[in-house]
Parts: sequence; C-alpha cells; structure tokens
Amino acid sequence: MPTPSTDPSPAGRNRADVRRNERALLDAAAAVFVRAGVHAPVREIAAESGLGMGTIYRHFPTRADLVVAVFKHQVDALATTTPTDPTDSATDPPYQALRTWVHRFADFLVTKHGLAEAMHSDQAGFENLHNEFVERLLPVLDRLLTASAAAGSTRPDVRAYDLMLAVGNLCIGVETFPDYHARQMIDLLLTGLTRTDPTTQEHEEH
Amino acid sequence: MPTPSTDPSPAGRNRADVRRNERALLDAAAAVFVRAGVHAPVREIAAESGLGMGTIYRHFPTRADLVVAVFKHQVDALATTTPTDPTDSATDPPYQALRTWVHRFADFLVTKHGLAEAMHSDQAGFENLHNEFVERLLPVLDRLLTASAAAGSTRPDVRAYDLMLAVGNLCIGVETFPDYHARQMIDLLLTGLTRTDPTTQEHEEH
Amino acid sequence: MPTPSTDPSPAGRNRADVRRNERALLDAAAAVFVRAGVHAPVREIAAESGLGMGTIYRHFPTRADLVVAVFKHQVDALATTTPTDPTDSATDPPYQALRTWVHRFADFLVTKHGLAEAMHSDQAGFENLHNEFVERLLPVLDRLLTASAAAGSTRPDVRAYDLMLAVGNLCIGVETFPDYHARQMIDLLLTGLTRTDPTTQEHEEH
Amino acid sequence: MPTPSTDPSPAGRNRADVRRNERALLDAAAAVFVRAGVHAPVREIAAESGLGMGTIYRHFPTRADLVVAVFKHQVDALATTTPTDPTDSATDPPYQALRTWVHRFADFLVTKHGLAEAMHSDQAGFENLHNEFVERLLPVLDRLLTASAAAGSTRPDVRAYDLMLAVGNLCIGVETFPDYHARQMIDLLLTGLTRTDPTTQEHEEH
DNA sequence: AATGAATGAGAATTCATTCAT
DNA sequence: AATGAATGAATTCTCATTCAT
Repeated sequence: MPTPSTDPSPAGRNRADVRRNERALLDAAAAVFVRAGVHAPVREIAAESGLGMGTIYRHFPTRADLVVAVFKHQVDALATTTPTDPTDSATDPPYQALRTWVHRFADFLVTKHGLAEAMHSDQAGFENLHNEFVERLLPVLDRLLTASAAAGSTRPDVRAYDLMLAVGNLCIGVETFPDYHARQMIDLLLTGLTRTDPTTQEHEEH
Repeated sequence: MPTPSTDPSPAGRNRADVRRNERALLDAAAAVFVRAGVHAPVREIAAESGLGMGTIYRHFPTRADLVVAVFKHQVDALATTTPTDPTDSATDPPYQALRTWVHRFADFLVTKHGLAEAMHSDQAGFENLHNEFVERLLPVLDRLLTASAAAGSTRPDVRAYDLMLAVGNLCIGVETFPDYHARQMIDLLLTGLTRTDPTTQEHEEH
Repeated sequence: MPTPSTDPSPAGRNRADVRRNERALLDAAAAVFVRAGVHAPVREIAAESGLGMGTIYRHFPTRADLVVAVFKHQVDALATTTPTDPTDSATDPPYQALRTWVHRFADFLVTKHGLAEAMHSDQAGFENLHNEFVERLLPVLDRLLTASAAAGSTRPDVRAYDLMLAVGNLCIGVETFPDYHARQMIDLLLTGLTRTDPTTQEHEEH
Repeated sequence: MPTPSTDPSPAGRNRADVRRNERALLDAAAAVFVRAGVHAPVREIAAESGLGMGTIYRHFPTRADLVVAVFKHQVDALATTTPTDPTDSATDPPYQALRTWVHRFADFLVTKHGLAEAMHSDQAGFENLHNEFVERLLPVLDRLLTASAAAGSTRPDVRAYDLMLAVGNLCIGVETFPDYHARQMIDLLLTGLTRTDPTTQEHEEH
C-alpha cells in the first residue's frame, strides 16, 4: 500500500519496499515454521506476514524456495564462520573442531520444527532444500572430517555426506518425543567415529 | 442357528474368502506403502487390492490399524525370535546379540518405505504405530542392551528408548537418497556405544 | 439354516421360523427407532435383531415398509378400539371422545422418536408411511370430528385431514427441545376447535 | 496499484465483486433450499450460484451460517417492524397485534421450504439456526403475548416459546401436502388461546 | 432363507495455486 | 507489484444396497 505523499516515484513501489516485503515474509515464515512446521498452509504465512498470498508466490515460487531462504542466514553462518576461524583451529585439535561444528549443526536443526524432516522430503519442491544443504554445508563438514582423519583422530572411511545425513536424521522427532535425547545419540555417533584412543574419548561425553 | 461341526462360520461369505481379502488388502497396502509411503490415499490401496474402499474401512477402521497390521508379522518376528533363541545367547557375547538384533531391526525398517518416517508422525492416527513399536520391541532391545551393559561391553548410561529411536531415525532417507549408507552410520552408533575398547572396535566395521 | 434335530422339514425353515424372525426384526427396529430415530442405519437394526441385513431387505424392501410394520400394531389400536367402544360414546359427549382420541394419537407419536417427522418426509420410500396413517386413522378421526360437530360442540368447517396433520406436527420436536410442551399446544388447538368467541374468529379465515 | 480515492478497498477483487458473489450465493442457496431443503449438498448450491464450493466455505464456514444468512432479511423484518409500529398498537387491540404477527411469521416459514423443519433439526450445525430464531423473534412474540394476556384477551399460562415452536410446527408439510391448510390450524391455535368459555377450557389442561 | 462382506456413490472439507483488479 | 477472492482437485469417511455362499 503506497503512501502517495511520501513516495514521488510514479512507478509505485521502489526497491526498498520490495526488500522490506521479502524480509517480512521471511520473518513470518520462520515464525510459522516453528509453530506449525514447514508444511504449514501458505495462507497462514500470508496472514502472519500481513501480505497477500500472491506476494509469497511472486517472491518464492515453490515452498522449498521459501524454506531455503528462511534458513539461508543460519546456513550461511554454519558455512562460513567455522572453517575460517583461525583461533579455533589453533586451539582445538581437528576432532574437537569437528565435534563443535556438528553440535552447532544439530542445534540449528533441532530448533527448526520440521526442518530435519523436510531435508529428506521427496515431496515435490523439496529437492532444493536438500541440495542447498548439501551444496553449502557438505564442503565444510568434509574439510573438518578430512582434517580429523588426517590427524588420526577419526576413521578415514566415513564420508561427510553420510555423516551429515546421519546427524540430520538423529535430530528428527525431538519435538514429537520429548523423551528422546538426540544430543546423546549424536555423541554416540561421534564417538563411534573416533579411532580407538581411549584417552580422547572418555571425558568428552556429557 | 445350527452350528454344523464342519463349518463354524454362520455367515455367507466364508472365512476363507474374508481372510483372502484381508491378505490381499495387506499385500496391496504393503506395495502402496513402498511406492507412495504410508500416507498414500486409501483409494489407491483399494485400487491396488482390487477391493472397494469400504472393505478397507471394514477391516481396518483407522489408517494406523492398517499400517500396524501390514508390519505386524515382521514386528512379531523381531519381538519373539531373538530373545528366546538359546543358541544365540550361548555362542554370542551379549554385545554381538545386540548388534545382530539392531541390524535386523534396521533391515526391517529400511525395506519399508516410509515406515521409519511414520514411526515419528504426530499425525492423527499414527500414535498407535509408534506405540506398537515401543510396546513390542522396546522390551526386547532393553533386555539386550541391559545384558550387554552388564557384561561390560557397552555403556550403561544409554537408554533403549533413545537407541531405538536413533536407529529408526538413521534408517530414514534410504530410498530417497541412494547414496546414503544407513548401515555404516548404525555401526558407528553401535561402536560409539561400546566402552572404547580399541580391540573391539576396529575389526567390526564393514 | 434349519435346525436338523428339531425340524424334519426338508425345505429348510418353516413358517414359524420366518414369523419369529419378522417379530425379532420388528422389535429390534422399534428399539432402534426409539434410540436413534427412523433414519437409523440399517446395519444398526440388523445388529440389534441379531439377524443379517439381507434378511431385513427380504422382509421389508423399503425403509417405510419397516416403519409402517413397526407401528402397525399401535396404529391398529388407534384405528379399531376407540370408535367401537360403546361405553366411551355412552358416557362421553362426542367432543370428549374426540379429545381422548387425539390425546392417544399424540401420545403414540410423541413416544416414537422421529415418527412425527417421518410422517411428513418426502424422502423416497416414506410416502407409504403417510398413506398408512391417512388410510387407517383418518376415517376414525373423521367420524369423531363429524359427531362432535353434529352435536354442536365443535366447528363444522374443519377437516379431519388438517386436524390429523396439525396434531402430528405439534408433536414434532418433543425430544429435541425438552422445554417444548406439545400437550398444551394440542389442547389449545382442541379448544380453538370449539365454538367460542364468534366475533373474533369468523371473518379472519381465508 | 495506488489507491484511488474513490475505492478504499486495499484488495484486488473489489468489494462490489465480493458483495455480488455473496448475493449470488444467497440467491442460489435460497433457490436450492426451496427445491431440495436446507440439507441440500453444498455442491448443488455451488453449481446453482455458478461459484466454486470453496467460495461458499469462505463466505459461510458452516451450513447454519448460510441458512441464517439466507433468512436474515426476513427475520430482521419480523424482529424489528412490528413491535415498534406505533399505529398498529394504537388501532389494534393487543390480541389483534398478536394475530397479525403470528400470521406474518407463519407466512415467512411457509414460503421457505424446509425452514420450519430445519428449525428443529438437531443435526450438527443447525443449533445456530434455532438459536437465531429464538434470540431474534422470541422477545417480540413474548411482548405481544404478554400484552395480550395483560389485556385479558388471552390466557396468561401459555409461554411464548411454546407458541413459537407450535406455530413453526404447524407450518411443516405445506409443500409436501398441498391439501394441508396450515393457516386454518394456526387460527385454531390462536382461537384456543383466547379467554372465552372458562368452564369448558380451564379444567381440561394437565 | 439367511448371511454379512463387499461395493461405491455421495457428501464434506481443505488448501495449493491462479488471476482479475 | 500486490492483493486475496475464487477455484476445484484431492481426500476422507459413511451407509444403502447387492449378491455369492
């Protein structure tokens, strides 16, 4: 809804308007995803955002586009921060860096209702989501895993792809079954990954 | 109403027919579940079975009833065979028994498209499914896990419930992502479960 | 299915069997009609009777046939007892006889959940029901009404048909709205039938 | 799209369109209700209106909402005109005012196929309909009846609620049975309501 | 004659997506 | 660009009626 007196542009909405709408949409979608999962009705997101449904479709033609966009920021954080942090790699042995990152990844998934599930959805329109994760995060995890294996801390025969999916999977059901301790299971997996040096392993577990 | 000694059935359509139909229904449902997941439309199962939709509702009032029935046989096998097999417990140390059962459990889940997913569904009508699994299988796993921990082979601080859900989770996505090796991830988890004994871990993996 | 030891007839069930079934059906239907109205599912009546649904259809091809049969006894009572009772007509003036019969008719309707409603149903298969009532009871009411009018107790310009439907109508809703006093309304109608305030009434009618 | 000063609507489809559709829906529903009763399938109303089923649900979430809306105008007329008309109360004695209103009420019901019936429906979604009538019209009738009783024209022991339901009931079946004269029966009821020959009437009631 | 399993049309309801304004 | 009303396919579930045994 343009405010004629303040906007002299004859063409209507300007770039700022559009960007503002997109932001509102993303915030609304994030809120709704938390509340009702990533399969929530489009109308609900529209209502939350205060914008029309048509606007959603204009900005994000498929649901996956929206989901990807919603989590892009957090994915970016996971993708960029860790591997470039020099202090981390200085102080932490590679295995510690791997553990830390996996935990952050898990925390991210666990706090997004339905996201872990959606990562595997073969529903039309969700391939993008999986691809996004693979493209952005797999290289990061791969680097960490390779470094850890190179240091002799972890087995060299485990692929980052499998590990990423496995961790994602272990996060499923956290909301549905409050009694399920995903964190501990992930730790089990990580421990299983290590190369048998007892001193390294025993005191890590929580 | 006379009860001829040879035919206890008082009704027209005889028992054999009815059982045959129920079998057809279960087979059809199994096939459709593989093809389209356990959320497949009832109509599709009816079409696959060659029977009417009403017949499905007669036999299995809720979807979960059908799902449970479809997998009952396999669940029964998992629930009964293992813990009572004396030769197993004689030859295998407790940890081996645990591994074997977990692998069988995983094989079962992996071959049923959508089953692992359905186990977590909070959709109406699927609670039964989760309950069925918990009620039937959790005691078995619990016994195996307790025995293994008692033998000092595995950590005593891991609950069977978490382990069951975790294994179930790790099986998710096997069909969707052919490149995902659930088996290896499950082995990682099992290894992580052991008490960090270097000799135990190295040669188990496949 | 014959009872071999007690029934030597080679042709199967004898007349007594069939009649017994019909009676069971009628009793069951009466019970279900009270409980769930005359639109109750056929299956429910079958279950109540302990007989099969097919048997119901054999005995009563349409639902109205069943409804008519269920109430036949009571209709018979209304149709035959009153007009032939000599003591009644001796002690009661004609108007009193009319009132008494109308009350009995109303009591009959009120105690059959859904019957008053069904009398008007234009649903396929219910014409019979209306016809049955008209054919059996209208002559009775007509006789009573004519006698009462002849004695100068009631208006001569009211037809028995209208009165019968009106009384039937006034019985509707007794179960649904416990606060509705059908009895009093019927009394109002009967009172209105008597010649009372000439100035108010005569010129209004259309 | 800037908001022209003449159109305050922020939305695409403008208000006039929406209102036109709602009107089309109401007209279609009224027509279908006459033809097939208020239980007619939603799809039929949609077809009659030329609009989609979803549109009906958008405008009228429950069937009762639609029914209420269809008859709202007439209910409004009955609810507001009469009691505030000063000339009526000046020229008519209270009993005449009562008669007039009851006739108007009956005319309304009689011309709406299935409405009188629906008023009593205990089907889910029809409570509102009954409530609407009671809430809107009962106070009006109560005022008229009380005034008439106060003037000594009618019996003081009859409640407006019973009278309203009774009149409604007497209107049932007008379309189904063309030979049924609801009008006359209502007049009978009203006449029975008047205080005339005390000896005949008072002691009969139970 | 009796049975009740099977059938499938019918009705309600939801929601992704389009498109006139 | 934005809107949100309109659409109607898709899905679930019920129950009258048929018919093989």
